[in-house]
Amino acid sequence: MNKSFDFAHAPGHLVRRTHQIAVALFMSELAQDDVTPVQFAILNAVMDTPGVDQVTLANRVAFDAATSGSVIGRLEAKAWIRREHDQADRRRKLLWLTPAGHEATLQMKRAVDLVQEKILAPLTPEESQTLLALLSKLVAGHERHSNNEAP
Amino acid sequence: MNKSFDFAHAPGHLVRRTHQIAVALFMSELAQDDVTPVQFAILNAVMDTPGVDQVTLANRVAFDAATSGSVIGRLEAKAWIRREHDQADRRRKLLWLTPAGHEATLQMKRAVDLVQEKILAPLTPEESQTLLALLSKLVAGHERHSNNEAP
DNA sequence: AACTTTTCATAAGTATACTTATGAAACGCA
DNA sequence: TGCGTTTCATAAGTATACTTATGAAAAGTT
Repeated sequence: MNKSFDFAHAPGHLVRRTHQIAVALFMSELAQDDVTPVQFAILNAVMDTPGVDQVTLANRVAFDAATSGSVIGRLEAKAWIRREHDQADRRRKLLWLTPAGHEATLQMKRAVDLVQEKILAPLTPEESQTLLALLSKLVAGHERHSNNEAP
Repeated sequence: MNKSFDFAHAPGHLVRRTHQIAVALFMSELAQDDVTPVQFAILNAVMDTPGVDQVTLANRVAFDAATSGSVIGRLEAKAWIRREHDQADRRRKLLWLTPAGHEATLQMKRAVDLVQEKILAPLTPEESQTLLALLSKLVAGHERHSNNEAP
């Protein structure tokens, strides 16, 4: 009877479902802004540190250069981000928000805050704190590991 | 100074990172099986209930019909799944594992179990239990909601 | 200075994951 | 029974997300 894997209670499945729910809430709440979670993450990071290079930014929001490159391309097409060659290192490209991008990001912030609340809505405040602490510990633990594996 | 959104501690970001880590661990542990988390989920579900239709299966593993259709197409191409028209309802397609698919799924199960452990490795057993319980509650809460919104 | 290695950006290819559109089949009701 | 509605599968289009390959530029080595 227990031939099959207990999928519904597996960490992998629960995390995948939670991520799916989080993205759906984001897209629903920011439907009129025509922006994705990853796009907002990049806009937010560039607002934080104007003039970052793409590699630093990709590390900060945690995805690979190929993906970030194409996402930034779409943000550039929307005229929310400006991309320039670094004069000191001509391989590198540096990023700034355009005035329109700055404006848009500030406006989105409110809705994104609301999304974070909605994600946690089924939990009590204590449970939410616990969940975030555990996820942080989990992520930090794996990050430490992956940084150690190139001797 | 607090113009930007606190990305690193936002639920959305933590969940996205955790999902990313879970998928990476899966792909690494099952590299030689040439299978993805979603493909395994479907194989596992079909092994559980042979002859399911695609809609029921998509609901069980929690994604839309379009995605599940293309994933099943790839599993059919690998000769792991067999697809047949339902004689009673000719719109519907029913799914079975092939002998090779059954064999492959059973073999993968061990590695997938190991992946689930590795995901939780940075946490103590108690913390792991707490995390799974909170994620289950969160997912269940949102599922209840989304089922209620069509009166 | 010439050569090797590394780094960065991007292209190409595959796999989710979603929305919307389309066609086929079944259902519901008058 | 006929016709509008719903359901199912799939195609098309967009957006992550990863790997590998490629070309350009910088860094390091001798």
